Amino acid sequence: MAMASAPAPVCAALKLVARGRESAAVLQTLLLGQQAPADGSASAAPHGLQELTNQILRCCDRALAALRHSGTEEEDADAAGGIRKRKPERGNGAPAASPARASKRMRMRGGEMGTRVEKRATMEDGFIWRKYGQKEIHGSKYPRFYFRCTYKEDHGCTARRQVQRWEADPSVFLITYFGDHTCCRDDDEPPAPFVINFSSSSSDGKPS
DNA sequence: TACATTTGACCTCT
DNA sequence: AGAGGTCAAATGTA
Repeated sequence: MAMASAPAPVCAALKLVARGRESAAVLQTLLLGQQAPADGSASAAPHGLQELTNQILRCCDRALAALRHSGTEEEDADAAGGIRKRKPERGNGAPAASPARASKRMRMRGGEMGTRVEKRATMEDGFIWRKYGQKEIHGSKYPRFYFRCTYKEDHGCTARRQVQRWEADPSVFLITYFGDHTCCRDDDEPPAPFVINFSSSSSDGKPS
């Protein structure tokens, strides 16, 4: 099967859009810093600006997604329309053994290939994620959201992530990544456009 | 109509 | 047994 590698012009466009997205992310972070001073005083950044940066980020994300898709659409032939089909099983139909269920937790615990935790001002990171679950976490004020790559079905991308609000600063998201994006290995740059290092002095964030 | 999100149930691990 | 992670039907939205 053909690998999902975008043609050169698409890759160039991807890079440019990604760069623009980074800038927007930086801008948003700056606004966030103004909005949430350490002592909790009044915000300095108007909400309109934040929404605007959010929009920019969103647009960039869409553009990235569209570019990626345009670079790899050929291989969707077998999907006959690319419809994500559901399997009517759970109810009372045939058991139809699902082998994929066997080792999920184990991968998380033991054999996870790439896990990293990031703090971000936004959930957006340049990839298109699809939410597949949400869970109240014991001892935590905020629920945890579960996402997987939208292209899991199309490209077999195994990337997943968990997003949870940071209790110390609810405007910041703690994002834990599992697996790697195989849906777009476009170039040498890693798909981590912008990482906010909020832990300036303390030593959290990375379990060293 | 097609796709994403919501949400309760189920499964596995500790 | 409880917590966390995932599935998938139901529902919402463009």
